[in-house]
Amino acid sequence: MGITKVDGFTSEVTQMAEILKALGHPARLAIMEYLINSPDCINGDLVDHLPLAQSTVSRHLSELKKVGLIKGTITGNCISYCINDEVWNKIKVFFNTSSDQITPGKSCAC
Amino acid sequence: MGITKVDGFTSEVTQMAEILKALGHPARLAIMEYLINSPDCINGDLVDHLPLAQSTVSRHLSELKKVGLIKGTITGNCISYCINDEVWNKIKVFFNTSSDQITPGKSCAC
DNA sequence: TTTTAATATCGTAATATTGCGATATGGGAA
DNA sequence: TTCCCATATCGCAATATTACGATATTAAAA
Repeated sequence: MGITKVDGFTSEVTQMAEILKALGHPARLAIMEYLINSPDCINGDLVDHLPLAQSTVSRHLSELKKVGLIKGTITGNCISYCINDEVWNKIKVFFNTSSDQITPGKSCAC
Repeated sequence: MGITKVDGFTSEVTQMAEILKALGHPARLAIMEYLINSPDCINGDLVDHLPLAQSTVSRHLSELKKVGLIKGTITGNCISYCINDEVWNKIKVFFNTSSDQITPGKSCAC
């Protein structure tokens, strides 16, 4: 079908899945890494750094923006994108607290 | 096209993106949470806990197994699935080290 | 105003994903 | 062996994703 069932899952799970899905693409993950490592937020050269056409990069950017992973402001005819720390931390917390729940020794020896 | 470009990205990014993509689905994320919280690894009742048909759950499980997020052993005619701590920690490390690189104050005020 | 540069959106074709029923598989029980 | 039971796989239909070129948008520059 291609349609993802959503009802029956908690909204927390659904929301986190959406965020992780957005990150689950080489280009988008590379964009995030680039934004993290770039000294400033100007990202006009993102297209040069990715093996993709400008329109494709723009589409990936809007997908990241849609789930709140990045924020952008228009300054002149350039766009400054930057990481949304709030959402990024949310992911961090999600994995850290989940990991804590893996009681050592309870994992089976498969 | 539907085909994801891979060449031009580091294998690290590509691999991590595959893992995150696997997690980027409500059912699969719910499966992971269930496996983390379940006292033991027997998961025959996973189907009862998810609003999906048995065949669909099985498909999601194999997808998680494909990227190494879970491991499974056959004991009799039951299957025990459990989290692969190694891969799970890899994700944890990825986000924690990435976050460290976000120098406070450098994030722009968008 | 016209041009230019940067980014966004549209239209499309190709491929991937999702979900389910039906069926296969494989081991234990009768 | 034959019958269950749990899980995996297949086949299909519907939808989603991806990538790109072409085009639109928007604001600064000339």
